[in-house]
Amino acid sequence: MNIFAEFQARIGAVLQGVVDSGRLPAGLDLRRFTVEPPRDASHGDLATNAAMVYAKDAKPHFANPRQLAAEICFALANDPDVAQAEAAGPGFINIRLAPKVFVDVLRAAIVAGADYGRGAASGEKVNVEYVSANPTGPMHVGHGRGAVFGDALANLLAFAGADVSREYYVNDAGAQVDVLARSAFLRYREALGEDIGAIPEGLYPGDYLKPAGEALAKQFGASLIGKPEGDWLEAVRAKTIDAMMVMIRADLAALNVEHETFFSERSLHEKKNGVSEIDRQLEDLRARGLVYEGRLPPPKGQLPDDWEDREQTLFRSTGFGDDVDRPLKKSDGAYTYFASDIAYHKSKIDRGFLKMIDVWGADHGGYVKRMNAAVKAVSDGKASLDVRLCQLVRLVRDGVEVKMSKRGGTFVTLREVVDEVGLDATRFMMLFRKNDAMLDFDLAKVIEQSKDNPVFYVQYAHARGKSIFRQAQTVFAGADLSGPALARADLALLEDPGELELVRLIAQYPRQIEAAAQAREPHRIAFFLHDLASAFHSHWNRGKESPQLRFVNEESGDLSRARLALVFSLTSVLASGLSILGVGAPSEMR
RNA sequence: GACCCCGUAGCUCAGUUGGAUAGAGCAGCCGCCUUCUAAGCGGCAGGUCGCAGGUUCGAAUCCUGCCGGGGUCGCCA
Repeated sequence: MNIFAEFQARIGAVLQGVVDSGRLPAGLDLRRFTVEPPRDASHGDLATNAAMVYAKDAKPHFANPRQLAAEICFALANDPDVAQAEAAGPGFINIRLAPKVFVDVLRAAIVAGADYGRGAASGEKVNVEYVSANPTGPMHVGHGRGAVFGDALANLLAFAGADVSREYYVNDAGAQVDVLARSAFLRYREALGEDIGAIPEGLYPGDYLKPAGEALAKQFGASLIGKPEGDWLEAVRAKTIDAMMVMIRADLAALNVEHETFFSERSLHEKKNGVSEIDRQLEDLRARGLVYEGRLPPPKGQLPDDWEDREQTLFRSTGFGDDVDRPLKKSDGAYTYFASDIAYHKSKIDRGFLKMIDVWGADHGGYVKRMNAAVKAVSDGKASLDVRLCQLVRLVRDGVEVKMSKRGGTFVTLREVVDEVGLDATRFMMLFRKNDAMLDFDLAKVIEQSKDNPVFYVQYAHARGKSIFRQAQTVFAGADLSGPALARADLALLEDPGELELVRLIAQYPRQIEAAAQAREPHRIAFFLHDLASAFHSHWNRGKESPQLRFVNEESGDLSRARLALVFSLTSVLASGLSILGVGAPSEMR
């Protein structure tokens, strides 16, 4: 039950009535106004700007917004759920709801339990692609942010009602993975007892390839030694990529991140009857005049020293909002990454995803326009792509940046961070920030078990709720404190302003879910939970000064039941929100 | 030179898709442990929302131009 959506509909009906009476023109979009919690709680429970939005259209019949507001208020006064409706300020309508409404909301929340706030299944298929880190080494903290963001976003959209599919694009084609194979081959020779000395420039030096080398030695023995690269590259590459993906998937699992689909870039390059999927898609575009041979103007500013003006295969992305046309083939004749990415997104469309979300690092920002252009071209504008960029993460310890260098051996992997600070802290901190803002990740602060740390603040609120139930169970031994039992409590007994504030926040949860999902901003959930936790801690502390406000009241079983119902729902919302973020909701924290 | 993000309290950041007197947390100052967990709570103080225009009933939010910080700019992915 979403009271904001409910009243949006009711006020829409009132406006329709005004239209029917001829005092508003027909054909207006009657959903353009908003119904929100007012910024100032003293204004009531709901506020709408409807009168101001339609004031212009109402001109001859209503001189100003306040007159239209008065008309709407008059109609709303007949609504039994409305205790008071009045025009205020420039034309806002402030609505105070009948206490019964909140009783109903709370009861509905308790009955729904973990499903409270869940959106109706829309059946809309959404593909969320995230992480997609190269299988050439361990992930760093920046990958972690994308992983956590993408995962939480997927959870959020699914909870809001979408049919979500989580996908990882494995970049197992191109020059990088050949370098990987050569690096692994060196480790293979090492595993067979050879002294390989320093790793040559241009190869991956990390120790993480040693196990891969050993695995190769185990499988192939000495049979590859001395053979030309052409004989072993393919096999070594495949084996090593597999090893890297096992490692990456383990790191993701440690972060509680999972994908349903791992899509291989190489599969797009593989020829069937002499034709690859990329060939097919590009020929398709060529037939429509969107792929052509031509020259590109050199980039403005400083010219790359190896710039050569040459004719190349280009995609006409300028026809779809990009700044320049984009190359599809490298100078060696191989396809560019963009070319395979076109075929990849086409594959998503062919698999039925007309809504696609890609989560990328901010360093790929310059790539967004061309990808959007490609999706438009390849789907005839029927599919949509929304690229969410995650800004860089600066790893910090006690306020000092942790300088990272692969060579210097001071490279900090994602796994090391998760092992050090834990999965809950890692996830929450990365989600407690807008995705497009830079993030300082302070290794010291996130484990500091203090008020400085929002993770513990929110988790503790949940634990505190559970703790209250443990206490209640000893005071009212044998009482039925289950959800269904509490839903039958006399909730009208909740009268204290602190309690009502908590109910109001609980009532906002469905709206928060909807808004966060629509904006595709999981951080809103993190901030909402923080607010909810704050209100809860605050009210709990009032029980210090005023023992009669404590949730467990030995004098009155009825009052206690009502308050426990509130705590039940509150705890449930905290657990629900935390599970969307992929963060644990502990029952106690001692 | 072009494009994309960011600029809000001393610091770190929110700001309900254009609403009412711009909010939290740290840091500072003043209070609160006989409690269902002090990993907490209450209070005080702190602001030309980078600058200048524009759009309208109304702008931190939208548009334009500057200033400052970051990122990117065929042949990496």
